Amino acid sequence: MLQINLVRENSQLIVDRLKVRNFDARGIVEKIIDVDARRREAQKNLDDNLAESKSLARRIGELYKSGKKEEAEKIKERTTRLKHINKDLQQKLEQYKVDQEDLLIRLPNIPHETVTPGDSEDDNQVVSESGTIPGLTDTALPHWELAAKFDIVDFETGNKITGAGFPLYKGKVAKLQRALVSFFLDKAMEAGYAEYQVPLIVNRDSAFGTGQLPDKDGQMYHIPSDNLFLIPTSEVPLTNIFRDVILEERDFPVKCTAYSTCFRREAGSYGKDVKGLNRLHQFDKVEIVQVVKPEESYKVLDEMVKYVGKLIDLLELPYRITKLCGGDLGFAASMTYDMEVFSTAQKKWLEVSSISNFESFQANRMKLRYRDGQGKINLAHTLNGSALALPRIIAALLENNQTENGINIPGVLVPYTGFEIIN
RNA sequence: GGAGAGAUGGCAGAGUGGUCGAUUGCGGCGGUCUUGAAAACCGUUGAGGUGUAACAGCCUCCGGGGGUUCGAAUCCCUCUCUCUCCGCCA
Repeated sequence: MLQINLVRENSQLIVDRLKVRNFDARGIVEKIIDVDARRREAQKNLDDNLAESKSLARRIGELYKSGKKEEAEKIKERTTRLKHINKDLQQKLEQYKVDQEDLLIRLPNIPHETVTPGDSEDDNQVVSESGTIPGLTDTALPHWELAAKFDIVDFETGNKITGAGFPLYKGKVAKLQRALVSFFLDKAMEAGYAEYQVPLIVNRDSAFGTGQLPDKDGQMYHIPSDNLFLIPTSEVPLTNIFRDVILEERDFPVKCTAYSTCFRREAGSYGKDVKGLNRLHQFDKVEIVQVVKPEESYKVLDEMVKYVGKLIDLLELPYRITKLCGGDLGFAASMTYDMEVFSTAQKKWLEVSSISNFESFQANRMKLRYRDGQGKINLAHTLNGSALALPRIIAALLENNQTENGINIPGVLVPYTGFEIIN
């Protein structure tokens, strides 16, 4: 959520910058400015009236004490009248506040000035490519066929137990997942991230705080009987640790990480995108989150991209980094880099991480603030990134490392898996 | 699931209708003392809105919502949550 002050004082800037997202903000911004003015006027009137009521009420108390009952009764007429006026004003004010918030939450975050316009992922800019794409023979199999061949991922049984998008991992791949999680968490801790184990189900306030609600309402699994949501990423519980918190300068940088299962309804997905492990309703992921001072957030974004790149290097997978264009940018993000590994048999780039700077957009929603050197309270900046999401990493590992004898496990994982090959 | 108790500032914990945004203690910050530190002593220490060039001023907030009253942290209703005991249970 953008800050009302910014909208009030810099409305043109907002309209211009949101164009990069193909978002026409003119109408909303105009309405916000209008309702904001009304809100402030109502607030002023109410405050003045309340001030009068308060001092009169105090006066009445004094008069009663000194036995001047009649004089008190006379003043009561005025306060009673004010009471009715104020009730009205109060209602108006509440309505203006609700209207203002309803409008404000419809504005997406302002893209960073270096974010380029564009309509879709096709307009994303490739920042770099690393690693070498292995030359596979024509008989190379996509991962879902390898999964069947080695009996390591059972889509049919997952289908029976739950439905599409809930695979059953077996044997060496089940262990490989555990190995990856441990490896990722160990690396995160080495890099200074504090490990958390978070609730997998969150309430409305948390889902709102990170921006899943109301924007991505239909994308989360909802438990109506308790009005709770299954997390689509541990970003939600991790970042909400700091909801309604005022940090001190010495607390920075806040770095935390969590492994969690993630649940996504993925309504509207279809076709080859959902084949095999490419897109699932349930998957595992290690997430990293940072809360930092505004002036440092872009430096930290770069640092996080570098960190995730290093992880993929260690897994010996070819990958590229793309910077999202305005049209592909998430609602809450100012800037996002995607990390994509190349899945050689599918001949596809698979997104395995998305690293974003939200600037103060989430912080404003969840009142995540810090006290600066002068004792002033400001919104902090939040960032997060996958480090990493497992299924597509596994898809790429299976495909890229297939040989006649089986699938080789990257050396760095062998201490965690206890085996070197899946065969 | 059944019964009971409670929700107040960073924490602990007073406050049952009239300068209570809130006594006090701890913690934090600043200072005195000290070579330095500790102790002791003194001072200071919530957030939001409105407003101002900046101060000031004014308003709101004692779990959420509603009500009674000229006036509510204090009374009433309601919701949520927490704790204790019992039951069940990984």
